[in-house]
Amino acid sequence: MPGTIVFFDLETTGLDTTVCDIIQLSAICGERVFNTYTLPHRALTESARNVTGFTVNDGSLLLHGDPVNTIPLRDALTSFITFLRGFHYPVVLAAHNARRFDAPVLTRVLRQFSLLQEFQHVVSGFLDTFLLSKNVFRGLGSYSQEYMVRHFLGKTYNAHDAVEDARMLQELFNRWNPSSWNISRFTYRSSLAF
DNA sequence: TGCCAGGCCCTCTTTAGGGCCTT
Repeated sequence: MPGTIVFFDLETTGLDTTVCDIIQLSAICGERVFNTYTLPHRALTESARNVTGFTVNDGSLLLHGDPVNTIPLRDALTSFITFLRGFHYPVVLAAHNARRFDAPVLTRVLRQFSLLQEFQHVVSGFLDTFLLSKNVFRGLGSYSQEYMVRHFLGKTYNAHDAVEDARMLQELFNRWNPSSWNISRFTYRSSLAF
């Protein structure tokens, strides 16, 4: 099958996709892992602090109280594009709730840095595993990623670490082994405005 | 004081409301 599915996840300062800042950007494809942290300009919402464990103190990013190395957001984005270029074209980026959350946020910041076109030369679309799972597995109690990792894989994990979220999503997806028709049904072109 | 958004999906629907999922 031509093309590549890369699983990714963002940790951000909040849930408002029009203003939130990216704190952690991670992706995985097979054994190849990408992970970066950036210092947000906007304060984290209280719930984002509680959920992610990130705080900002004196100009430093802390994760559960421990300092984390950060790089400028532009560098994180260009490194991400370089990482994605290493796969067979076209790349589809998969995330849980990608259509409503991860894709609009990533697209917005790429546009801010005038990197969206370059990104679109590598990434053809976003696959939303939330919408896919809701339609393929009817009648589940929940479609949160944590619930489905317990349900399908029988394990718990370090949710809200972007690397672990992306890793578990890849494992879930491999377990589901969805048809190409279902994959294409829930893949949205990256050139569409979010 | 209140507790941030929002498109999709479901249904006791379409003259609409409410819950989900993401941080």
